[in-house]
Amino acid sequence: MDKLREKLDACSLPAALEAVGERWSFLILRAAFNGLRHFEEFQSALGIARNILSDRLARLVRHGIMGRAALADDRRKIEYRLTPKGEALLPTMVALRQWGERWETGVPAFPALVDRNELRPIQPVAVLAQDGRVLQLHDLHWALPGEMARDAGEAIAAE
Amino acid sequence: MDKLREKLDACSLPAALEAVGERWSFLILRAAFNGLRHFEEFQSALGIARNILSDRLARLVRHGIMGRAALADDRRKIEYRLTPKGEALLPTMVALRQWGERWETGVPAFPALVDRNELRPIQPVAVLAQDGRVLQLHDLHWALPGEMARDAGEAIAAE
DNA sequence: CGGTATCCACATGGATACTG
DNA sequence: CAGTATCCATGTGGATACCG
Repeated sequence: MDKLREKLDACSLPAALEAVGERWSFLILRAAFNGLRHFEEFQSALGIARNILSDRLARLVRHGIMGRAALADDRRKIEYRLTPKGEALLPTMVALRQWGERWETGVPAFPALVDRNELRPIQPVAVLAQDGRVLQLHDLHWALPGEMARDAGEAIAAE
Repeated sequence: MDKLREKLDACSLPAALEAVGERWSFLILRAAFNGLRHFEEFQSALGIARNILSDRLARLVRHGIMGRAALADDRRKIEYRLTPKGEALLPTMVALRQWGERWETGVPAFPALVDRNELRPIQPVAVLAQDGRVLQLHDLHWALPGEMARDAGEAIAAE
């Protein structure tokens, strides 16, 4: 039980949740992934209250997930865009969307996500071993520094 | 802009968020992935108020993400366990954790997630094309039913 | 256009006590 | 052990008006 507690505390999930673990933040993010960039676009697309939208956008900017910039031609126009850190949430967003399609709505939603080059569906997002095997929960192990295989763990063990 | 609106509405993310898009639900889920199963375990591990915990557990059970069962030997002992639907959130959880490690805490957290067989680190969760290429946001396209490549789209086009 | 300011309703969270 | 009941403080969300 001590060990469990230890595992929980060390996990970085709470840090991630502080940034995006809130309903509106997540929906704004999804809208951003879909290409929305302006305050009014978010507001009308999501139907969110303006004060809340303002607050959430500011929070996302503070966390470095979205960037804020005035357009060159019209200074009053502000653009919110995903930063690299924000774009790095793509696997999370896609995984959650796929889960929703599979287990909540039950059907693949359209528009579907496809590889732009091939116009073919992407793979389901999965947890993969180094050799490419798909791993389930029971295939995973929570390893302390000493427990890991040599080639992978030595950089850390050296600390 | 109409097209954007359309894209947003069809996405299954909101359905997924209704189930797990809330701070405590997510943390309870994480604890469940770490092996916690009893009310008191969750309560003391997370420091959550009992009434809120009660509410969130009930919600997760209603959504079919966790199952609830009395132990055979002691009927007063209740076990909450992840259902298959709940376990299917693994890629989402791992993706978010990895994101947090990379962009929030900056360091790989311990205990680390490893492949149980090899004791080697898992791969970063990514969005993959059919041929295995890692896809970024700009590699993706939101495809309407007609737009997809033959072998993939014909079942749907037949509707 | 992109916000603040204000007000109000309600949800959420924490603490604590009690129960089967 | 696994809750429910109660109370209270604060947070969140919606509506609306206003502003540079």
